[in-house]
Amino acid sequence: MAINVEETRFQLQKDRMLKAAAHCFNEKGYSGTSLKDVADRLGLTDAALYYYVRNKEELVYLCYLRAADVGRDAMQQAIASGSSGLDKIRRYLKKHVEAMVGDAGPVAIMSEIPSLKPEHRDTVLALSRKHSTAFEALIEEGIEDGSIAPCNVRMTGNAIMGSVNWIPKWFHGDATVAGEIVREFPEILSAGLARGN
Amino acid sequence: MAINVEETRFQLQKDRMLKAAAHCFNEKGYSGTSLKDVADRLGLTDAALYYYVRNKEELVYLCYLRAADVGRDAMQQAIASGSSGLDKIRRYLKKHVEAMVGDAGPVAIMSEIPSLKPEHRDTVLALSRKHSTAFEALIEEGIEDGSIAPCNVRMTGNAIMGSVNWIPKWFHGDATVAGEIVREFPEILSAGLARGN
DNA sequence: AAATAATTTTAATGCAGATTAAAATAATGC
DNA sequence: GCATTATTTTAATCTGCATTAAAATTATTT
Repeated sequence: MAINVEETRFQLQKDRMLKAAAHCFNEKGYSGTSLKDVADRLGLTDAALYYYVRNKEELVYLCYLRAADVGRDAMQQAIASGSSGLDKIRRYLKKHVEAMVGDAGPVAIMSEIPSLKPEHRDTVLALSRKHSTAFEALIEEGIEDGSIAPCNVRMTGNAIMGSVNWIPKWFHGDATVAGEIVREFPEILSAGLARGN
Repeated sequence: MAINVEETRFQLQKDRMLKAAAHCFNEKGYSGTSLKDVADRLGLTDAALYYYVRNKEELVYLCYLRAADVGRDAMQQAIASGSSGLDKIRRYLKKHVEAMVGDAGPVAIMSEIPSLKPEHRDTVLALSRKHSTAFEALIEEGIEDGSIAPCNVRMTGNAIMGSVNWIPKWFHGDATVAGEIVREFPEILSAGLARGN
């Protein structure tokens, strides 16, 4: 027997559920999304979701964990493969944005972190900070290796990450637009960084 | 009698209420904010809010109208006073960001547009599109007058506006940070636009 | 194919928080 | 100070969902 080449039915369904939930939350807002809305997208009944998740709060939490994963993966790959700080940032942006508008998506916008219960909130915030810190480290690396012009690292990081985080607000699955985002965003967002030589 | 030099008590209270609501929504999320939370910030009881507003949906709606106003004002002033396209964009960014982190704030993040009733939703979406269009027009103007390098106008607009819209997610009223934002953001966000001469 | 386990549904229940009506208090005009 | 109007509170109600428990169905195992 292969060691989970084929994920368990349970995990697969749970994944589908998280994507459906992320889609609903982004599209209809958190309060505007009932469990029935999510269930409908899956051809299930609302009560069925409780087989996969303890409650709505946990559903949101897992959506946010997934969103954090997507960012972390992109970051790791970029760090592993890039050369200069600027190059790593470009690769990271490409990977992250690709994931967000591609098959890993939809990625939930973290609009309701404060509604999470303390333990979950802390976990998500920690992941979130970790990611910001990693990104800022790339900027600093770029400044040191000369690929990036000196700048306010914290603010620059906030600016760029804001753009990325906001994408799900206006991207709604159109494949043409997805292509455009992947092509344009990394360049647009890193254009201001490069050191003018 | 002066013509409303002193706003009516009603209007003033209503304004305070909208700011309190925006604060809560940004801080605690929409679903995490009860009318009691908003009322508490005003030293009132939840029921008192109904003197100013028909229901919670209208409260959100008015917050979003205020947010749209802030953007529109900044845009109008920038268009009136700027020279080149790039200059207007810089002025607009400065004004808008200043307003967001200053006395006009807190400005509500429009996370729950889909929860608005159709009429309100349409109004807000229309204002939102209008603002995006105006911003894109500035980019085009800049490309034509040579102050901005040719680019994908739509995507560039989305990128920059995303950064701005996301600010309330991480800015929580710290005056020092407010100063930093006002000083840095316009420059950071427009750095990638300028035509390299 | 019977038995067991996994998944989903049906049918209630429960409750937080929005909403309302009437009463109480505070402000304003005369 | 009295009457009127504006604002807020108290005290219920109302309700949409989230949630739960038990039954029904579907899949798996032996």
